Amino acid sequence: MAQDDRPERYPFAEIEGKWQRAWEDSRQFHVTEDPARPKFYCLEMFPYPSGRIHMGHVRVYAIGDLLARYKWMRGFNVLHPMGWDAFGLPAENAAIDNGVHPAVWTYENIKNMRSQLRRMGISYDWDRELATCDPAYYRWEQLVFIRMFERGLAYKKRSSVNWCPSCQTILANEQVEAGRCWRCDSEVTTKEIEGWFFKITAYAEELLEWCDRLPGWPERVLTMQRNWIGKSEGAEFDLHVVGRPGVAIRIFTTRPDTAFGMTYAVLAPEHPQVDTLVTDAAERARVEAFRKEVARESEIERLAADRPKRGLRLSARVLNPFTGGEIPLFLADYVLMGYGTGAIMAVPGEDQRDWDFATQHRLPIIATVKRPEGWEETQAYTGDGVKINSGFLDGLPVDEAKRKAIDWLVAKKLGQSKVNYRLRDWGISRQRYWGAPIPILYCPADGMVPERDDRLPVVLPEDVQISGKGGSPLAEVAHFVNARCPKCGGPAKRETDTMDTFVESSWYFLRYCSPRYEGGMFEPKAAAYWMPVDQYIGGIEHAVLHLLYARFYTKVLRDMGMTAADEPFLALLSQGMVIKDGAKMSKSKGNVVDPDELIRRYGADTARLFSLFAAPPEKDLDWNDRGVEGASRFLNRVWRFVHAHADELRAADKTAQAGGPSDAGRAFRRVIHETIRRVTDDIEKDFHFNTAISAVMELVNALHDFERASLDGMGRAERGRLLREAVETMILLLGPVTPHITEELWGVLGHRESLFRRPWPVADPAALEREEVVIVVQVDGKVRSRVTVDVAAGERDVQDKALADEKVRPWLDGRQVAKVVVVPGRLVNVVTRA
RNA sequence: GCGAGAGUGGCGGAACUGGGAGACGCGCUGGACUUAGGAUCCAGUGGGGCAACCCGUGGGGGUUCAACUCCCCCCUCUCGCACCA
Repeated sequence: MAQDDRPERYPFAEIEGKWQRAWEDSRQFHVTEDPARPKFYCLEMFPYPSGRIHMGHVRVYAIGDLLARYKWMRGFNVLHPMGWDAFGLPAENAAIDNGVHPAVWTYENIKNMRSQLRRMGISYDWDRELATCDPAYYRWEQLVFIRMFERGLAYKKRSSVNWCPSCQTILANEQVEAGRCWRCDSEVTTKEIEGWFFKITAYAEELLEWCDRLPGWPERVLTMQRNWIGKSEGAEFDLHVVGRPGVAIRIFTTRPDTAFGMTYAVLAPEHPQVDTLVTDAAERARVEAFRKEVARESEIERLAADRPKRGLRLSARVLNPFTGGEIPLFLADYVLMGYGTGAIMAVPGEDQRDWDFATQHRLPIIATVKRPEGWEETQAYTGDGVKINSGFLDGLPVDEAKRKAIDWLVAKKLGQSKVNYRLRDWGISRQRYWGAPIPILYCPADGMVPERDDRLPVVLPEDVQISGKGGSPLAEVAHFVNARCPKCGGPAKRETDTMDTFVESSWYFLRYCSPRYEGGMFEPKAAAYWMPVDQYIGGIEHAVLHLLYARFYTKVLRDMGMTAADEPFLALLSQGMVIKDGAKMSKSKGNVVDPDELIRRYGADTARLFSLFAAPPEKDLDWNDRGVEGASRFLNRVWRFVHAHADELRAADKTAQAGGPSDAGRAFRRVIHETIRRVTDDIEKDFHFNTAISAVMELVNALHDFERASLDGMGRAERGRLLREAVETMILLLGPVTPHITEELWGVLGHRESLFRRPWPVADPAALEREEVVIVVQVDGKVRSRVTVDVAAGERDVQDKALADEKVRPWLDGRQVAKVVVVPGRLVNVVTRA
C-alpha cells in the first residue's frame, strides 16, 4: 500500500503542526474569569490514561471542540479543560504483568495520550491540566471524606456486598451490569465484608426531583436515573404472629388497598426474625437447607427471568389485620432482604409474582378489584377498578382505597405510609493499591479516627509489592499502616482500602475552575464564576454511574457550603459509540481504526470532519473508510478552490458596489446567508452537526457553480465580492469543525488575526428575502406542476395561476373543482370530484 | 416482564410546526482529461414501465384536501432495569 505518495493532497501535516504550535505559543485558549463576558463551560468526560486514544475519544473530543470553538466565536468566555482520570485497576494489572510501577505506567500513558490529543488540535486550556493520582488533587477529596465522615455521610459497615473475584475488590451496585463486573466482565459474587459507604440514599429524593429540572439532559438518561433511584410509595404495617404475643412481622407494600386479598405472607430467606419464629430442631434444619440452596444460586441465575419461585412453608402463622384471618407464612427466594423490610404480604389476585407462587403451592387466590368484562383468571390483575371482597374498602377505586387503608392502619396503630427507594448507598472501598487512600486510622484507645486536616494528604506510598494475590496491597506497607493516632498520639493503624476511582471523577469539573489552588478543593470565586458546566459531553455508559455520583457529590459539597451549584451539569450530550462492520470497535474483533494512523494518512481535520459528518452525535457512528476518503476529498476541494482564486479573492473590493446587484448575484448571496442560518440553527437547536456540515458542502457546490457560470450579466467587481463573501463565510462556518485548514485558508485571504477571534457570521435578513417563490401545485394530493409567483401575490392570484397552468389543466378535464387549498408560499392543492 | 428509543434507496443519513420523500456524503453507471486512474471534472443514480404514468418511508387500519410526521392495532431491532412487593 503506497498511499503516502498519493498526489495532490493538501499539506495537512505541515499546516496542522503549524497551527497547533501557534495556538499553544499564543496560549490562545487560556482563560481567566471575566465577569464582563458571558461564560461557557464546555466539558468532555476526561479519559482514563490507558495509553492510546481510540476512535471514541476522537469523536467525543471533536464534538466538544466544535462547541467550544463555536462558543468562542459567539463571544463567550469559554472554559475548555482536559485532564486524566488517572487512578484505576489497569495500572495495577500492568504492574503485575510487566513489573512497572503504576505511577510510572500512568504518567507514561498520559504523556502519550497528551501528545495524541495535541495532534487533534483541540482548543484546550492546557494550563489547567490535572491528573487525579496527584496528591495535590486527592488531598481535597480526603478532606471532604473527613467532613462527610463527621456528618455521617461516609460510614463503615459490615454487609453483603458485590465482590469481583477477578478484580479482587468490592463493587458498587452501579458497577454491576447484569451480574457482571463493569470493568472486567467477570461474574460478580456476594461477600460479607466491612467497607466504606457514601450515604447517597440520603439524597435519593433530591436526585430524583432534579431529574425533572434538567431540560438539557437526554430523556433516556433521566429515565435510567429515575429507574435506578426507583422510588415507590406505599405502606408498612405489622402482621402479628399467631400465638406469640408481641411478635410481629413488618411488611412493605405499594398496594395496601389489596390487603383483604392477602392469602399468605413471605419472608426473605435471610430474614433475621426467622430464628425467633423457628423453635423446632427439625424445622430449623429445613430452614438451613433451604437457605443454603438459595445461597448457592449465583447472581446470574438469580437474574434469569421466569424461573420457578422456591419456597418453604413455616409452621408459624400470621394474622391478616384487615380480615382477622390466619394465613400461612413462607420463606421464598423471590423476596429480597435488601428491599423494603424483607417481608411481604402476598396478594396473588393482584400481583403476578404472588400469583405464580400461589399457583405452584396451591394457595388460595382472592380478587379484590373488579375485573373488566371478559377477563379470564389466568394471571394476576394489576389494573385499575373498583374494590370488591374488601370490607370497608368495597366500592372505592384503587387510589382512594389505598389512602383509606393507610388511614385505617394509622388509626389502629398498625402501620403508616412509607416511601422506599431502590437506590443503595455507594460502596466506595476498594481493596486495591492504585487509588486515593481513605484518611482514617484505627486506634486501640480512640477507635476509628479521621486523620488531622493539617496532616493531609495521606500520600499513597510508592514502595509497594503488587502481587495480585488479593487483599489490600497497602496492608503490606508497614510504614504506611503504622501511624500515630490523631487524637491521643498513640500507635494506630491506617485504613488500607482506597477509594473508588469514581470519587475522583465526581468533582474534577470543580477542580478545573482553579486547578492550582492550594487553599482548598477549589477557589470559591472561580467556581462561582464557571459552575455549573454548561455543556457536558460523554458516553451513554455513564448514565447511572459517573453521572449519578457527580450529581450526589455536588449536592454534598453544596450542603457543606462550598458551592452554590445544585447540579454539576446543566446540559448533557450523550454521544453514541463508534462501530465498524456492525460491532463496537475492539481488538478482539479486529475492527479497530487507529486514530494515529488516520491522522497520519489524512490529517486531524479529516478525522474530525468525518466523525462529525457521518451521524448525528447521539447516534452510533458507523465507521467507513470510504466515507473518510469522502471527507478528505471535500477538504482538498475547498483547499484547491481557495488557492486557485487566491488573487481574485484577495483583490475583491469589500466596499458597497456602484450599480445594483444582478439577479444571479442576489440569488447566490441568498444561498450564502441561507447557509449561515441553517448551520447556526443545526448547531444551536439539536447539535445536528452532520446536517450543518452538509449545508456547508452545499454552499461549496453552489460556489463552484457560481464560479463557472458567473460574469453573465455581472460585473467583475460583483463577482469578486460575492466569491469573497462566500469563501469567508464557508471558512468561518467550517472553522469549529476543521480548525487547521480553515485557519490556514483564512490567512490565504489576507487575514492576520486568528479565525477564532472573529465573530460567528450572522445571516443578513435582507439577503434572505425573495421576490419570487416556487409553489407546488397538486391535484387531489398528487404533485402535477410548479408555478413561480411573486412573494407578495395574494391567495386568489396564486390559485388562478395554478388552475391555469398547462400541466394542471388536463387533470381537471371532465372533473369539477370541489375545493382549492392554498398554503401561502408553499403549495396549492386542487381537490376535484367527478 | 417493565421502561426508553428506533425501523426511510445498495450504504451512512436528510425532511422545520401535517405540505415537493430520499438533502449531503459514500457507492455505482456513463462521459471528459489521461501512458495510467484508486487524482480531477461533467452527467446520471428509489423501484416498475423506460413514454404518459404507476408504486414507494417495517405491516395493517384510521383522521385529513394532504401523513415519514397525528391516532389505534401488530411485527422487528437496540439500549437500560430486572422477583424492588
